[in-house]
Amino acid sequence: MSPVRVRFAPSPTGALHIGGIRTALYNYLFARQQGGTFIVRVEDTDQARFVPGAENYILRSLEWVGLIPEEGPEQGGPYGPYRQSERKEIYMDYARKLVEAGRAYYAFDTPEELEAMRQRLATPENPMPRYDFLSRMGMKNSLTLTAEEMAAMRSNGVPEVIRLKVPEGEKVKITDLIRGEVEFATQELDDKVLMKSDGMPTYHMANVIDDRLMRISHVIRGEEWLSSTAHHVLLYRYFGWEEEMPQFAHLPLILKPEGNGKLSKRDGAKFGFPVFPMDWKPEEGEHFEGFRETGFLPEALINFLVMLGWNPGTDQEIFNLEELIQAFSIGKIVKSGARFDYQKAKWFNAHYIQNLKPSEAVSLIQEEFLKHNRSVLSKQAADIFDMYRERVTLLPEFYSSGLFVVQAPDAVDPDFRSKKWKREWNAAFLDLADQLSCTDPFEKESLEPMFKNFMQTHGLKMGEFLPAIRVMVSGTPMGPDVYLMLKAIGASEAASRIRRGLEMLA
RNA sequence: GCCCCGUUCGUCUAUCGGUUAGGACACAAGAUUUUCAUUCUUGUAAGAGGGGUUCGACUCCCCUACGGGGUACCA
Repeated sequence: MSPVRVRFAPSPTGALHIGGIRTALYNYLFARQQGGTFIVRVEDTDQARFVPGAENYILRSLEWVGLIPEEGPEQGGPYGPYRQSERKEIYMDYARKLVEAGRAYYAFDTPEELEAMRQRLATPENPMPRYDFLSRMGMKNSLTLTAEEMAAMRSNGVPEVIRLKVPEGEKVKITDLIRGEVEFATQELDDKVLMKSDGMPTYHMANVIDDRLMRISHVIRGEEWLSSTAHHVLLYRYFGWEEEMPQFAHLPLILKPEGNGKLSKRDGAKFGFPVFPMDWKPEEGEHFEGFRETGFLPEALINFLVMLGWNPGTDQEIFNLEELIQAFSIGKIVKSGARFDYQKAKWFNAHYIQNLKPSEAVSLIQEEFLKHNRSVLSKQAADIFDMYRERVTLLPEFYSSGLFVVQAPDAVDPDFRSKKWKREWNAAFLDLADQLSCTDPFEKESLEPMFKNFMQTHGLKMGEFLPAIRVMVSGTPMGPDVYLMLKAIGASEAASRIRRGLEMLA
């Protein structure tokens, strides 16, 4: 068996959405598990759709979720370069060999002529005629033109491409690791363009050549490629590589949460959730929010994505990367498309937040505050984590919930003020503030008996007293344990907030 | 239109001919909690339809329906 080498091959035509992340993840897991190599190859053969910054975005996104390639445009490797635009010369040689072998040909049809052919041949039964064995002899190509005619076209600068000469009446069988045997009849296949008129290869050409040259053993990619795999097999065959051709695994697609079709970048805005790993802010065009900025942990995103279309066959749902490497198998990838479920994604995130190490949580919370130009001491961040670890779904909630620790509320809950607060409690609470300011140590153990005593002497119930304290400390009657809240702000601050709160409640 | 792939609770899925069709999210109820949340317990909820094959089909085969992908000098 040749060594396992897999590649993730994104095209820098925009931000990579989570479907791409999932494809990269499955490739990565397979490589790690098999002791193989995970490669990133940038497929930038479309000059017209090239988006500046997209490649960097993709690479940084992979980095954020922890999928670092061993070989790629940034780390190099023995089979580089790993950007197809930098491999441009390679492809034309191979394409010419195919022409010499009679398996491909030059074509000189303009876009207008192609359109005219489709118009001319279209019938109600066949609305999309192809450039294929049926139509190619009526077109301008090296099969129909004389050498003189071709020379004339070349000197006149007529655009020239190389097309694959797909035979008639043959079968192409593919063994897909996920779907099993899939068969295509070659008369259904068109004469795909291999080399474009700008000298760049198409996806099909570059893909086959590079997978071969980079010794790729398994091609794990989205289902949208299944149909064109027949063309790829033909290429391997004509180059004489069919015996050592990589194995294929075509992944099910991620579908919209509701309605029809696959998940698209617009769905994020439409349904109110991210579809990109990180914020995507191109120089022109729309901006999109990412999972990272929404407050997801990369581990949670990975765990959510891996379960969208794969399962271990057991009831276990929570996996870290190491466990996934152990448990993963291509055979357990599901065949049908999976709907994106944002609720489930949030559930995973809440789980990972709860299980954060305190030290990690502290720095994440400090980062959240920094985004609002505020700082919290690590002691304060630790207190915030204690109070909210089980109540937070998205990281930014640590800021909105925990802000009271560093900033006194400037208003009190109006509902509480009008419906629950009794003015006759005023003097008692003022008294409590004085007691509080000289309480030491300022812990639940010392506070609790004192509060019990206070409630008893003033005839207050827990359900009246504790919400009142919470309102004075944080502005709202609901929230975490009051003792933790008080401890987080300290004795003197607690006393002053009660005094201030009483003014606002009056 | 044609080609290819698919179809189990609302959603993600388990089951690889014999199960009370299991788990998770969501939802509902109850318990715990000073409140909210967490946590725990319980509950509602599924094999697209029709034919076969078989002693026996969710599972295998065929047809239909539906969904997805492809049908570009885009990937």
